[in-house]
Amino acid sequence: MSVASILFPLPLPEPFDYEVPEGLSAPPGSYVTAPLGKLERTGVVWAVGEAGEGRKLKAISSVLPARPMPDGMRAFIDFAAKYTVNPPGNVLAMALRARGALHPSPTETVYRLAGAPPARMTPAREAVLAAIEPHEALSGAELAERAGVSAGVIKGLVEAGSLQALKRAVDAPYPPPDPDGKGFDLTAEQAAAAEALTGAISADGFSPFLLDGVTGSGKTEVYFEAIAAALHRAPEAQVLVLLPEIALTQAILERFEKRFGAAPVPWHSGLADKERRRAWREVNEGRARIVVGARSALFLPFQNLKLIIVDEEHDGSYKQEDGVTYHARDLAVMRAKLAGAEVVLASATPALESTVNAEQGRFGHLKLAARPGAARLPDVELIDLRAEPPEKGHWLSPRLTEAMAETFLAGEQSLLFLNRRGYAPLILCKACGEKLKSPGTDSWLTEHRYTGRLMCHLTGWSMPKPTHCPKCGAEGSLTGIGPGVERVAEEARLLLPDARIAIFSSDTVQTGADTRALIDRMADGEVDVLIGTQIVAKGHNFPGLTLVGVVDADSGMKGGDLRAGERTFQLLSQVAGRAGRAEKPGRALIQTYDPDNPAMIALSLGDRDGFLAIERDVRAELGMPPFGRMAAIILSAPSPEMVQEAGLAIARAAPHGEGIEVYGPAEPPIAILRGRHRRRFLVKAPRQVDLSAYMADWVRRLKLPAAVRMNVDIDPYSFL
DNA sequence: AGCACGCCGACT
DNA sequence: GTCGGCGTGCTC
Repeated sequence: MSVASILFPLPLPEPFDYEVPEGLSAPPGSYVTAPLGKLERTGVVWAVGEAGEGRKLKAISSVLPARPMPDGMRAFIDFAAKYTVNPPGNVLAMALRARGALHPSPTETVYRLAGAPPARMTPAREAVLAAIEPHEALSGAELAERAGVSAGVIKGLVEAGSLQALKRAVDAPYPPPDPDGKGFDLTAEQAAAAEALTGAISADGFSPFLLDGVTGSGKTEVYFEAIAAALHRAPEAQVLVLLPEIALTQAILERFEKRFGAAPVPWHSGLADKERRRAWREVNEGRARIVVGARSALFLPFQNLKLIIVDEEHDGSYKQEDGVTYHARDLAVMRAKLAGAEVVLASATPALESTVNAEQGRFGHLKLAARPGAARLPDVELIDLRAEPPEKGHWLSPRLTEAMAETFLAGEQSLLFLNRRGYAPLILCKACGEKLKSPGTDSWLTEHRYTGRLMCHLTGWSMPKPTHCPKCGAEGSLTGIGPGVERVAEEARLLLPDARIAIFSSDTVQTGADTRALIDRMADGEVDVLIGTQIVAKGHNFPGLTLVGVVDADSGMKGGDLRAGERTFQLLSQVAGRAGRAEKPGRALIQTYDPDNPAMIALSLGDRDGFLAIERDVRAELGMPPFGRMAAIILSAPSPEMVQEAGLAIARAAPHGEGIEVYGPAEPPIAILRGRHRRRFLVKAPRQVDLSAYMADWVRRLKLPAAVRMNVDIDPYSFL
């Protein structure tokens, strides 16, 4: 008897065995349906073998008409499951997030001209034949509407032989890209980098690259050449370009279209079901050639993947935090390796992990200096807020306000950066000292004057601002503490009453169209002072912007996060980089209470490599990533008693491991979230330890009540 | 994940 | 005396 092990997209610990009935062909990778408990479920054949007659097995019901999942993809799912300490079925579920994509596209009937005019012509028939172009194919409904006739007329014309009826897939294939489209003029340095990539791609080996170049050095043009080379490898060769979530804008899709003559296939969480199904199916059938997507695109079923680009590889949004916790940059390297593809990580401010990989020879290191004519990096000055404090109740120091006034008088633009939405991040009752919190969540409410509401940024909960303190009942005693972008805007308005001031945050621009409109206004010089959250850090080009002010450079440094310094450096370099153009260098003023911090010093000196060297030495000294490994356990339960008890049980079950340190259970900064009480563990291990295996061994020993939820996070980036 | 089984509270 | 709450266990 032939037996197939089937993996279902469910949290089961392993694949289940089924009989393959005579006459059914189900090689590994086949998508099948099979009875599981009471239901028919879709799964994937993970392995095939033979079994004796002794075992009673249910039989596979059907094999679905889709191309089987390639070996490399199955190996990747197994790897990702082991690495992230999840059941393989949970990872498979991420690869099958497109309802209906396993069935062929439904078809529709379309009509086109067949040549001969009908023997008997009528005005209605004439209208139909005039409404359709010679090589056009239209649905019956559309043709009838264009001609202003009923469907019967079209039917008559088909019978008369003047129209031909054809079946066409509703989800059409995407127009194919042309790798030989018009390229860019590359500088010698860019050409050398492109050649290194194209050479590696033709050599068919696995040799990852870090493409390390400042903004404006032409990273995109260089990796476009790599994409072209990869497409040339085979008629079905496929390329995946990963972008941080927020960067999936129309602008980047247009650049691809210009170079390759066809828009790439987009993939992100916001796709409508129909587009999602179409994209998944076309990727699976090997017809989608270039996919541009957010991190989840890593789990698309490429048949013939030749190249993965991870653009802005340092970006924190590559880390998926809920469900299966993974880092798309790290998994991309493994995905490429298992698919026999090449991988390129690109950034102007690479992650320490990636620069260390390059230094130690695991990644090829391609460096690009700024192109002639590109914006020069701005002059960066630190403002020591201890020595030059703002006036009481204000947030902008005298040196920054003077610079803003000068800039405005010169007819140039300023950008103030503050990574805090709303008016004030904390509401305090002056009468009783009560700090207003979100219900069931351990997080302060933020005041939003624009909407007149108090909001929880963690859960999205909000309420109108109350007139009385909910605790003591005092009237008019609730006061906003600390600055948000709205309050800084208020201060800027007082300072420059004639200036046109705009706020750029996720509250003021909700749609892509809003964002574009504001960016266009800024780029056209219709805004004098733009005040923004980190949404402004992303590659927008504002030619008239010559001054960047960072209101609170220390805000990202709190909380003992091991990457706080690195993240602050990356974010503030990006923000500062918005200032300046070829003719007129910009300047950036950074307000800080901690000007001796290595990140601040490096920013003021423009010394990225110096910063990375210090950061590297500190982490090496402490055995922190990438020189050691870390993992976290986050658990939550409906009551404090239950989470406490579960925490102690987990601590007791911790296996012994050489050199492994376990800290916890500890109360995290966000101790209650959406009514659930939380605890954390942190695990530190030497680099050579297989920490995933250790965590899996630990989890296997546990038996917790169903109400306790537990999540393992390998290489955590968030410590909340 | 979905579904069944099972053991304790408020209803015809 | 039953209907139904969700806590626990199982699915080849």
